[in-house]
Order: sequence, then C-alpha cells, then structure tokens
Amino acid sequence: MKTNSETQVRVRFAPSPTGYPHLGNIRTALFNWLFARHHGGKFILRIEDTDTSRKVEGAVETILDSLRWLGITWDEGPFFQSQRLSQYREVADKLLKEDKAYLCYCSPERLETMRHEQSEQKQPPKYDQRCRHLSQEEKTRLENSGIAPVVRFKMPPEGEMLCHDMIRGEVTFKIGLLDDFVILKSDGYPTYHLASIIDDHFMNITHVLRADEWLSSTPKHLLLYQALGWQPPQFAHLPMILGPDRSKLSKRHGAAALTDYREQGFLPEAMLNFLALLGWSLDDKTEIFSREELVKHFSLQRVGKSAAIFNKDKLEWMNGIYLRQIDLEDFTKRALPFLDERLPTEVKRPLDNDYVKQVMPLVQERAKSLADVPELTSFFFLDDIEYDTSMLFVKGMEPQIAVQTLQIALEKLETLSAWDINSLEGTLRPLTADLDLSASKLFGLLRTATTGRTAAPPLFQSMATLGREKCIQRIKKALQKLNRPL
RNA sequence: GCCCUCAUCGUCUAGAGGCCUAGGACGUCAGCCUUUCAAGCUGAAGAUCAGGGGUUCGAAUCCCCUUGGGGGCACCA
Repeated sequence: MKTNSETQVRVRFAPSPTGYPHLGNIRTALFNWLFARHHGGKFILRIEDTDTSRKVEGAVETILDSLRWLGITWDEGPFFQSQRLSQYREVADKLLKEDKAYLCYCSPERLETMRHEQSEQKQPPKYDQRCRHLSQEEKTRLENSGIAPVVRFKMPPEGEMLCHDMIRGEVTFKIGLLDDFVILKSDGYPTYHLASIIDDHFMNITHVLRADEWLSSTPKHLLLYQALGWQPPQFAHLPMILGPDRSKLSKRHGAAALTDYREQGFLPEAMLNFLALLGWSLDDKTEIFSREELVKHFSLQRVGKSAAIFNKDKLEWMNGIYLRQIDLEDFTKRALPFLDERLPTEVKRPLDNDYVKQVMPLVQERAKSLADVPELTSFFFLDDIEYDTSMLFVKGMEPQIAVQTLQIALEKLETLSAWDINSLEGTLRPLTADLDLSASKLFGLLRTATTGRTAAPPLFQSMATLGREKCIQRIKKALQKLNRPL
C-alpha cells in the first residue's frame, strides 16, 4: 500500500448534526486535530447532514461552539453534505451505469418483515437481493409504478477484504457476509457510506481517524473505493469512550454533551488535556500537557486499542490543577460569568469588580470548578447570611462561653483602628490566651459568626475582605441568635 | 444468530520476551502541615497482568482455546 509520506496530511472531523457532541465525538475531533497539527497538515470540518429526519436544530452551532471552546481550529469548511447532493447523485449514476449498483424498489415494510423473519430463524439480517435480479418486465413495471427507488451497491459474491488499520493492524472480513447496502436513499440523499467516501476522495483526505464503531463498515468503504477506482485513505479506528455502564456513550448517560462540562465550570485546557489522555499516553508518568506539548508529542502509535471509561473524578482533579495554575486575573475573568449568573438574586448587579477581585484570591485554590465559585463566595456578597445557631458551638463550646467570647471580640474589633489582616490577627490571636480558648475554637466561632460557614477561606483574610461593617454587624447578629432561647 | 474487536489495580494507563517480587495518575484510607476548608507533602491499601493450554532457558509481553466486555449487521451516522 502506498504511503502518504510525500503528500500533506489531510484529516477531517465529520460529525452529523443529530445531537450535541459528546466526549467521544470531541475526542475523535481532538485526535484528528492533533494528528493534523503534529504533521503540519490540514484539519477539515465536514457536517454529515444527510439524514433529514434526525436533524436537530442548533446542533451544528453546538458542534462549532464546542470545537471553538477547546481551541480545535479547522482549516477548511465547514462543508455540508446536504449542499453537495448532485455530486453524490453523479457518482451513484456512474455506479449504476457500470452495473456496480442497482435500483431497489423494496418497501421499508417488506425489508422490515424480511429482517424480522431472518432474526426469528437466527439468520443474520441481510438484504435478499430481490431487486438485483428483476426481470425486464418487472423493472419496467416498477419504474412506472411511481415508487421512488433506492440505489444499492452490488456486493461481490465472495472473497475477503483485507483492511489495514493504523491502530488495529490487519483486519480481514468475508465479503460474502456483507449485503447489498443502500448508497442512495429514495429521497435522493446519499447514505453515510457513499457520501463519506466521495467527500474523503474529493477533499483529498489522507487519513481517516474515526471511532471504532466504524471498523465493521470499513470493508464496504474499501469496496466502494475499489468500484470507483479510487485510492483509499489510511484508516485508524480509535478506541471508544464508554459510559459508566460500559456501553457506548450516548445521551442516555446524562451530562455527556461537551458543552455541559463548560457549564459545570471546567476549563477548556483541562478538558483538552483530559480528553487527550483518554486513549493516548506519552509515557508512564506525564499527566499534564499544554496544547503545544500535546501537538508535539501526539502519535497514533501511542493510541491504545481498548475502550476507556470516562472518569469524572480525574477530570475534576485535573481541572483543579489548571484552576490553580492560571493567574489571578485570568481566574477572575473566567469566574465572573459564573458569579454573575449564579450568585443569589438578592446580590446587586452589576457586581462590584473591585470587590470581586479582592474575593477571588481567597477561593482560587479552593475551587474544583468555576461553577463552585459562587457557592464558595456567596457570603462575601450577601448582606444577610443564614445559618443554624448550633454552628456557633464549635467543638461543643458552651453557649455562655460563645456569647462571652463574641462580646469580647466585638469590643476589641470595634475599637480597632486599622482593618487589615495583620491588625485583625494582632487583635484576635492574643485572645486565645486571654480567654484560654484553642485557636481552633475561637477562630471557628468567629468564622461561623462572620461567614455563616464552618468551612471558609482563612479567617483574617475573610474578615479583612468582608470589611469592618459587615463583620461587626454579623457578630452582633450572632449574639442575638445566641441570646434567643433555642 | 453471525461478523469484527478488545482484555494490566475500582477508573485512566506504563509495559513492544529477561530492567516487573508489574510503574505512574485519579479515587480511597492514614499521617504531616494547619484557625476551618482546600491546596501541598509523606505513606498505605489496591492487579494470582480474565482463565487455561502451549512456544521459550525465561511471558503481562508471542501462538491457540475458553470466558467476559464492546462494536457492527438500517432508505442512522
């Protein structure tokens, strides 16, 4: 088989707009893109919209949007197969003329019945070739019947088809087991098999990297290339990404759409890194890769053969790595839309940018995702915080002690001249000794009083950011809560 | 039912005959750090390399069978 070392690498991502792209689809896009970029080739985007009935409104936009989000840029396209119908027709006619295909008038109902019977007899489903052997009279009758025919490919009766796969090696199929598949539907649209090979041919695609589920139809495609006298591209069938239940990833698996991950606050660079590692690895230790490193190292030889189950825990971990890695300004910029959208409605909009900038450093290393940020920081923005009074009794602290402690702290804070981290700590830390309280208890109490949380960013930083007024007001409120009978 | 394909810790994986008493990562657990939570650091548990046969001085690595998983067999892609 001829190698393509001389020619430029040209690969394509060819999704169908029948739904929103999920991790598996996008991983395929990513591998194609990485392959193209690694080899200095072209990445072409093609929309396979030949199924008019399954078309989903807005799907194309979501596909483009997903790719853009990850920075998977395309060099040509998007091309739409629905706009190239005459091209497919022409090729189908050629095949018809050369007697390599034939018209079939069988109704969907008949085919359905036929398949049903075949499965009952435990026979493999396969078209019985009735229309392949029509007499001249029957042909004329059917032509005049008004039934819109489909075009079927004339499968050679026997022989073997050897497929070279860059990942699987050599795979052979018995041609006799294949049936006369439809290449042109009765509505004039091509099927995937026809359209994709025609486009791959005319778009000069050198390598087809697609999901493993296509492996079994590769002999059909090769046969088509043969019938047309065209040189097929090289194939590489990528291992599938499975859902937690080990079955093919689909809408049934919930948050499988890539855009859902964006909404969940994952960073595109984390997503990209994570996806690359689903089926590909560089060595036995490297986990974190920049986009450039990915491009530099990507190789089909290091793509595995077995399907992978997507592990969200690891994605979250990786997202945390990236979240902490970006600089504060960047973090703030990315968190802002999440804050704006998800902070409680009583928080005044537009948000005070300067204040947001003060709050962000306190949560950057605590957030697992950008979507956590509003929840993690809401008490900074809210005027009134709500919490259960029992939360003030840190580690079983007595109510009277809590009241006394808060009162003393309040007095100290009210007379504090400067309200910053150092003066707060300078005032409050000595209290542990004065009151004979552990730092954990004292600061825990004040934390609950000022933030309404038992877990929050470091106390002095939080208080400094909250400001004197809010802190004092909240401590007073805590005292009120404590003085109320439980 | 038939065809294709895959098979290393729960998960992602390293491993291309001796470096493997199988390495890393996530997760889990424990400890350290510490005002809480994170983060970080240290450590532990976790894989009879699906099972069985070969080949070989030697096999996770090669071959065969079995089993299990996945995919395909549409006028869907």
